[in-house]
Amino acid sequence: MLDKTFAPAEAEARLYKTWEESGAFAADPTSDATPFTVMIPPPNVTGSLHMGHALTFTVQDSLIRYRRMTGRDALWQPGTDHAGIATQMVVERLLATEGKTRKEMGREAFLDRVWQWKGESGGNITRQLRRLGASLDWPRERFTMDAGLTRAVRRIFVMLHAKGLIYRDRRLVNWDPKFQSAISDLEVESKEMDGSLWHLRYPIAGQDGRFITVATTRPETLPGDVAVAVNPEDERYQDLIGKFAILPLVGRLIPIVADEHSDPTKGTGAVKITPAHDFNDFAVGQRHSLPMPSILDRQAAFTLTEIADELRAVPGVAEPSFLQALAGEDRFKLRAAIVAELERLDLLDKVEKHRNQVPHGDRSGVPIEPLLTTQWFCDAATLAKPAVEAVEQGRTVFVPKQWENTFFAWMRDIEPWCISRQLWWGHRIPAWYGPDGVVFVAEDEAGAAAQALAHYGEAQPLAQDDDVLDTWFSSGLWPFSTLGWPDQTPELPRYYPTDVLVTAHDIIFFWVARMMMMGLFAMDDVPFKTIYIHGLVRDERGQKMSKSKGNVIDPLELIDQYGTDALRFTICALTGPGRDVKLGPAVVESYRSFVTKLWNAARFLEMNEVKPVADFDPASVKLPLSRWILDTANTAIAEATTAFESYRLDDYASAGYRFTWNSFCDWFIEFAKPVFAQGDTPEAAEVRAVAAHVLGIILKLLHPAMPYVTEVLWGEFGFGAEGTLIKANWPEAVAVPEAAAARAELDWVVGLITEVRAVRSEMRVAPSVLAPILLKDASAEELGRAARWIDPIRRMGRASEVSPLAGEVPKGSAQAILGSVTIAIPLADLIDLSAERARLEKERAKALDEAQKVRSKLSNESFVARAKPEVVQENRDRLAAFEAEAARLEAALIRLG
RNA sequence: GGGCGCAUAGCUCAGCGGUAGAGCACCACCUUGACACGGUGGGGGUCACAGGUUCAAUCCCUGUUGCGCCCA
Repeated sequence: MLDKTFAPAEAEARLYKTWEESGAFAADPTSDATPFTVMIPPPNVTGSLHMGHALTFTVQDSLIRYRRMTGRDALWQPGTDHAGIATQMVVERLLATEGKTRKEMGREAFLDRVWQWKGESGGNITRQLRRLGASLDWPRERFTMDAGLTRAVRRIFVMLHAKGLIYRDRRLVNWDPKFQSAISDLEVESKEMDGSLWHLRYPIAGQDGRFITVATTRPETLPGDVAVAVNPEDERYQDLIGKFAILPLVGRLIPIVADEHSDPTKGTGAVKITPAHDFNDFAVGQRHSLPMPSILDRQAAFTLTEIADELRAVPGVAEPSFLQALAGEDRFKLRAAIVAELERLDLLDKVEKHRNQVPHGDRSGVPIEPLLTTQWFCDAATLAKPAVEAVEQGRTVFVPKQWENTFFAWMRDIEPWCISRQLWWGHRIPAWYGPDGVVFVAEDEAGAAAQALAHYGEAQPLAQDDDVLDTWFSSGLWPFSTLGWPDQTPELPRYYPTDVLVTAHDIIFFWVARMMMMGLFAMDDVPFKTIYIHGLVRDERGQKMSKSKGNVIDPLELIDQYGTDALRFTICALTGPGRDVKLGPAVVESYRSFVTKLWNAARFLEMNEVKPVADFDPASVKLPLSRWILDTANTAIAEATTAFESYRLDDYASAGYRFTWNSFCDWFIEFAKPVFAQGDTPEAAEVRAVAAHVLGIILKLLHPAMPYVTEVLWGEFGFGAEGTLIKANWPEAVAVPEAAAARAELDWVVGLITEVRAVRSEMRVAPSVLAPILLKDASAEELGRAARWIDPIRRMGRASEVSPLAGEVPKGSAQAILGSVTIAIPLADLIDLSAERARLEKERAKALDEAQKVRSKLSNESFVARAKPEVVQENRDRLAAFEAEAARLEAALIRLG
């Protein structure tokens, strides 16, 4: 016997274990079934489950469970990525509490410590995914730092290098002074800040008393200036182009150059050029073959190393000792000191308030410093071409399609990808340097040594590159490295290309772009056929969830409170295409009601001895009720299936919800109650068998979204052992004999009950008062229906009797119109005649109003001539129906007196 | 500045060339044989604005306004 209420916590723990231990989540490479593969976009190993994860993994799990039920060999590949910077940060913070630092420990000891941490805490998110009910193939779990995946990384690196698609270069990179590492463009976020625009006066060489005033937001980079640029069209500065300015504080002469980069409408129209510390200036420097001295070091502190020889004393403009004294100062102190000194020298013209975009490291939170360093780069532009083509040709399809524009925009304009990171935790770059700096790229040291031997003619000591690769480099290989590549495993051709990647649009540049490039390069085929982009999670008010706003909702708390099924169903119901998901406890609570509703319906059926009938054949049922609910179930199956096929989880959820609640519970069960009460009649036996069959369909339909409660009921009713619903077949529609007739009959009965209820409710007749229902002008067929459904009509329509009305409608009856039938409910002493009159008049007005609308449409000659004939006919029918209804209401009013 | 998206009931959102929908919230009634996490009924909308196409526009097109996001 089912408990009074469903207890999610207990069921969830038990069932997940059952599924996992029975191998229900496992893919089977040896099966004949068509594979269906979803690669989990691996969460950071440092991560813990947040609502965004809950959303994306619920979607993925629902898709996987659906496909598994349709008979596909489903592989949902789990794992985590090693999250270079994030993990190194976590462990360094841990070390700090012990009073240790990474540098003291040394690289090897530190890495041992990271692995130790990973062993202890790295499984956090994968444990939490289990609580979501995620049916991942756990024995296949991978980690981007696994030996196999590491081998894949090295192999790809060597392959790309051999083709010239990986190379070393000295370029400006986004440098994070806190981590002291390069980071990618995507890890930089612009923040609008209150800053200043300093107007600095640079003396013109040889023209005493003349200055050119440059406007800058970064006065501290002045020692690295190599030119002043003005727009070639700017008339104010024509005579200065080609002349030299004296760089204040430094004393060096710098040319005044003409360059489009300078915008005459901004500031003074003259800008200082510091190629080593600004991306735009770098480009100007290249165009004009300017030197590129760096004046900030890796900690973003002032260094004179590259400009020491150029300091010159110029009276009133530059005094070498000033800058020399500032060596080692950080960039913020440097700025203050330089501005103060310029002011003292009367070289500061003015300071304006200025809002500007300042790049910040998204993890460190500190301003990024463009820095000129030698790094490893990947030729993303070349790799992006086949990826763009694949999407253009439809070999990979975005759902919804519009996201391909975002993808194209990024991929067609992609910059060289800086793949080296000055970290310790990650895949160390497989490059070794000889004593003279010659580089040997190989999968291992032995390979490099062999190359070195060939190059030098004798053994030479080699030193491996200290840097590691960007985490995304290894994540980009995930769709094939997890399947064993570069080994030719049975899994590789079977599960690659994968079927669908599920993610949010903010990851298109990361996941999608990287995996497409790497997949096409290594496998010569796309990594996924479909990319399903869902919305982002927001709070109930539509705000982005963030720790600083304090509006973060912990999915595990929602699960504790309402159960996993309620959370999952809510997510499915709200995940429309191209819409963000606004989620809070209230909406989860309301969908928990649905879980409870299903539970209670099942409990009622159980109490009425409904159980699955082994050889039940839906095509053999005789009763209209049976035929009707089976037919309605067919529709629900079709809707749910179509919704899944088009990634419309909201439609899927609503189809399941409506069928279960509004068809099965609201009408079928209510109609079945009197039948059940008959005891052991053949009719009761049929309705019980049908009830069980349809409950089975419901459990199957809802299982992808609500795996636990459906699985419990599946077991309780004996559809199969508990834990086997996950492997059950997705329901299919079966032909129902004479479905149309059953639909017509049930629709009529439902209509009758609804009309009666509405009239009684509006007339404020208490449900405890039973009254006769009299049918005027009913056909023989309709009277037959009324007779067959007498019990439910009595029960649900609070009727003492239902009978045909031969003569006049009794005085004081409430009346309603159902098609050609006038329903009369004699309530002489109970109703307020004026209220009844008002009600009927309102109804009549509504009918007349509708009729008039249709009539005017039909009187439009162009409409009749040009509209589709069936539309015209439809409107003629509607007009007739409204007119008839109005006439019957009119008659009812007259009878009322 | 460029691009994308959104604007429909109090709220959250479906929808779609011809009849405007759901859930929640609201109001009224109801402990009717599972379910008050329930049942029944009800109120509530110039479908942002202005043009255009069409026999017909909430839907298609153009523009405007407002909001959101991404990129520079």
